[in-house]
Amino acid sequence: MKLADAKLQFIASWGAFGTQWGINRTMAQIHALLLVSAEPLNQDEIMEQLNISRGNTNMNIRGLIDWALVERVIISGERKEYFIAEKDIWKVTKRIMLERKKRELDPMIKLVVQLCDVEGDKNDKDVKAFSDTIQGIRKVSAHADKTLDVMIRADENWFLGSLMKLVHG
Amino acid sequence: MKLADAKLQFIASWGAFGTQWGINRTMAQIHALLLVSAEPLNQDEIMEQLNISRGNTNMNIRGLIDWALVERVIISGERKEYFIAEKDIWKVTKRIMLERKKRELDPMIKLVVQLCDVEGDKNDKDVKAFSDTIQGIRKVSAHADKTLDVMIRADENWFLGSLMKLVHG
DNA sequence: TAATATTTTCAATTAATTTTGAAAATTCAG
DNA sequence: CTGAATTTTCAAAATTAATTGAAAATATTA
Repeated sequence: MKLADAKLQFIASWGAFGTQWGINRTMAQIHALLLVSAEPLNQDEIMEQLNISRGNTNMNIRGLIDWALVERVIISGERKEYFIAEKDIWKVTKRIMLERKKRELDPMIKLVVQLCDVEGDKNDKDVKAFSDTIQGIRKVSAHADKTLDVMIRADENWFLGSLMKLVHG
Repeated sequence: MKLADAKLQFIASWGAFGTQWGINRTMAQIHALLLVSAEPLNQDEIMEQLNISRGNTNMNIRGLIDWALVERVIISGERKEYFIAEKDIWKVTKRIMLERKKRELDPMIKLVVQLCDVEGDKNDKDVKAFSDTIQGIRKVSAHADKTLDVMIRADENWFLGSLMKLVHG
């Protein structure tokens, strides 16, 4: 397969994946483009390669910077801003885990803590059904919270090596 | 807090979370309602409690059954179908992990395997940038695949206990 | 500072997704 | 079988999200 075709397919597929994990198509496509570019790109180059408007490009680059997946780089002698993606995929994975934890898990923990005691007879089946579910979510989400903290702090080799040992020994 | 209010807040919040992880609001709300119900509910009861149409209710119950988060139950003497949610939150978590792995990780692995060799000089910086990124994704996604398999197969206590030992020892 | 290049914003448009509700299909009791 | 109850489907409507493009803001150069 030719490089140009492979790039196009990668960008298209990464864009489709993005929509599944709550990132919009354009943001994921810009990310993909930068991931496979040897050199930093500026806004105009991104617009042209992906056929998207200036506003869209700008907003989604900012989004990627917020997720810490992309950063601005200064090229001396150039007036325009250039952008480059973090290429270490394990770092990318950890940043996405961190961001999603912040947006999804942390609010859920806050919710169940807040709902964990309701008025009423603990033997009433409705009260019990509610409390049991909330307690279950509380327990599992607290575990997930710890687990993710460890994974996010971990070095790839350390973590995966240990996990594999865990699995096979 | 009163049970009725707590239920309403749980349903509303769970619905909002759902939209973040790619499940639509209604599906997440039906799931929430069933999670905190002591008894099985039928379609009409769900429609009434959540103020949603029959078609919407039906489609989303089916969706939950596809995800194996809800199942039909027969109540003898009743003509209508009743529904009940899996209440073991660790099982729920594993089913969601399994489903998302199937929909998100497996296709990604397929993609990078397909793109992993491109024509051209391995020393060309553009070819190299592309291959390095694809290889990186390949490596991390293969590890993630194994890790998730282990977690999904694992018993909660075994897995989390071992992981905690790993962290603290 | 003025002129120009570049980035950012945001109201209006377009596209994608969700929801409705009524009709069709199915199931079940007699 | 027949008819009523129940479930399912799906085209149309409503809602929500993404995108455009031009104007405003900001930064840079001379």
